[in-house]
Amino acid sequence: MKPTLLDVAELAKVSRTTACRAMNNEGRIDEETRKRVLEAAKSLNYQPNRLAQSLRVKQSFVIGVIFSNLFAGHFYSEIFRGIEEYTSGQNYNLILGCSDGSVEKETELIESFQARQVDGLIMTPTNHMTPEAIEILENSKIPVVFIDRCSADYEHDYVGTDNLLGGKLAADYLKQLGHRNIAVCMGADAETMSVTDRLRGAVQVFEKEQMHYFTIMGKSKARNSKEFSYAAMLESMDMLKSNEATAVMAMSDSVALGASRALIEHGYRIGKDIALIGYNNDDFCPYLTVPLTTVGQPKYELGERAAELLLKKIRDKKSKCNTKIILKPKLVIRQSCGEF
Amino acid sequence: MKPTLLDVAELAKVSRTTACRAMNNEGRIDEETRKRVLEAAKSLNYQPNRLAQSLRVKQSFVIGVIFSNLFAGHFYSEIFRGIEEYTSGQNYNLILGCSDGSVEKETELIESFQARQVDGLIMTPTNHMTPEAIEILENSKIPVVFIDRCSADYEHDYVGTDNLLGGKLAADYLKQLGHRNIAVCMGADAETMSVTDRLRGAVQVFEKEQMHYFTIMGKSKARNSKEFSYAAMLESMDMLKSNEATAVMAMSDSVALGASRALIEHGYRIGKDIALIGYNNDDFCPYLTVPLTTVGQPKYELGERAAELLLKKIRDKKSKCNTKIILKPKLVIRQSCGEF
DNA sequence: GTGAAAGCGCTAACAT
DNA sequence: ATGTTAGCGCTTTCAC
Repeated sequence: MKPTLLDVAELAKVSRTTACRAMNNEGRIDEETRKRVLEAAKSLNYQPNRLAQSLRVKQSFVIGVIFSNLFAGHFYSEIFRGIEEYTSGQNYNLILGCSDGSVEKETELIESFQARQVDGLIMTPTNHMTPEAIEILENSKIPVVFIDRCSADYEHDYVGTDNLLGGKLAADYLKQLGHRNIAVCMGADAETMSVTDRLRGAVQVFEKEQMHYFTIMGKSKARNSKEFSYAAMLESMDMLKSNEATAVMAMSDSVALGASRALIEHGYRIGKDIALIGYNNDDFCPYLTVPLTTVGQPKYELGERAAELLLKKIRDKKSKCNTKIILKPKLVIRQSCGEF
Repeated sequence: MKPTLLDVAELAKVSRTTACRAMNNEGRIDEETRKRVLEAAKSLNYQPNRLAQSLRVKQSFVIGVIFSNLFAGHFYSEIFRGIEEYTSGQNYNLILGCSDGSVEKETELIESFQARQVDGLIMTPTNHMTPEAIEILENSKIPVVFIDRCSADYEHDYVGTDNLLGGKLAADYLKQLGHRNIAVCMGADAETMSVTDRLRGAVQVFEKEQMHYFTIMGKSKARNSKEFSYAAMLESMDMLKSNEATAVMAMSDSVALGASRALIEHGYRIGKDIALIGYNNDDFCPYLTVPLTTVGQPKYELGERAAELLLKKIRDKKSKCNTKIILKPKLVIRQSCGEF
């Protein structure tokens, strides 16, 4: 049986309380006894039971992370790293779940994490959180920070990048290059707030500059966005030609990669016969045969900032609940839109 | 304040015990009262405190997952998905940490997870787990399953793929294609057991078939294997020429991608001037300009099987501790070694 | 079928 | 500076 604090106390010939104080470096305690307790603990290989601790102090030092999708490039891995490195230094652990885009699973996870008394929650909500799910969140009074996406009609804290600006950046760049006919290629997550914002941003530019554009939206049930956009682009080849599109703007780098494959198979040379721009600046971009021009997001920082904000909220509960941290995307020019 | 079981009991005019029985669908209880309790619970929005439960029953229904690296392509994401989907159906939650290759962090995580009373642990150990870390694991008596990699000298359960075979598969294929001079390109994780096994497998073939080979091993401190192998390959261009290598065998798809970029910049056409084979069958492989031939691993299944094995161990503690589940890799032929 | 009481391992008021 | 006692929210004998 694992040794408990009482075992330590007995070995050190003190009371539980004193042992407890020694373990937690509390004030009023004799240096001598403190050492004795620590030694006893060590010799017994004592390890405090965090469950009991958490129960008692009503603080678990666990934070829940819910992603809606684990495939999406390195995007979530990087965000997770940001969260992990920030929080682990402060003695927190992370409990992770993936809703896989399902509202039911999302709700289950929220409830399950709540039941485990997480101190806070960082999540990318599914496109359409049900009012029910939102109510659960609000009732629970658990601090929540949304990341990357957020739920439209609900007061919340949020960390993300300026997707509207990102869309504009991409569109502007295409405009500068003289493109007038743009194919916008969507991924399976087209309804996501971050994606619709990108599109809105781009469209603002298109309209202002009187550029033509049309969207390519697959309908396959592909399991990842590369496959999805590959199929979509393949189906849209005629459309591309009849519209005389000279550039394709993809809503993510994965989408760009899938689309590029279809383009290549149809004889297009990326960066020469057609321009291609992605989004996210995934790891693979610089290494493609023709390195992908894209709009970069500070993924790691996104996670870090979300963690920082959440911990702040946890510390002073009263902090008002409507902070938005919006980081800036930036254009990363490589060769896929031609060289200049 | 959150309602407790006692609140529910009072509202339903029964004792805590009865309320507890009702919530847990236990036997000896009147159907009437059961319903009454359930209603009371619902009206109070009662949610059992899993911390208290776990403390009492000495089972947390949490399992710890420790990866050594979160960048490595989709490899770990897929594994995680496998674990997550298998365990979440059984009411488990996952607490995830990343050792980032550091033995200290790994040890910290193990201890931290232990303190949280995880029911079991799934981990990819760092290359060189210290005896200390191993001792901690053994003392704790927590069921552990290693995944992908394993620690050499220590009895354990393990789920992985047959990397020796994988290496052979790749080498054999190259041989069949008539290649006699192979450049083997290593990533930053060259000392990893899974990678050394791949190399050993390949070398067995090389020697048997009297093929020549040499290794390319970068020395940069790059943050990902694409960057790492890109730099390495760039530095090794002369070597490649003087050895008249006609094929490069990369220890992972990321490494292949980085290497391919260097090759392309030096005028090589992948699949024509030089053959390139990767490992893992990452998502991006089919979509590259010249789709990458590679050795595929069943990543999702790896996670699933590990979870399955761990839960089995948790259930019957006495099950002997030396199960090895070795899945088979398979060659995935695309175009990067030429077409036939 | 139901309840009283004890206790999981820890911490914190309150005494001394 | 140390100890006594109560209690976090739950489950589980054991008695009725």
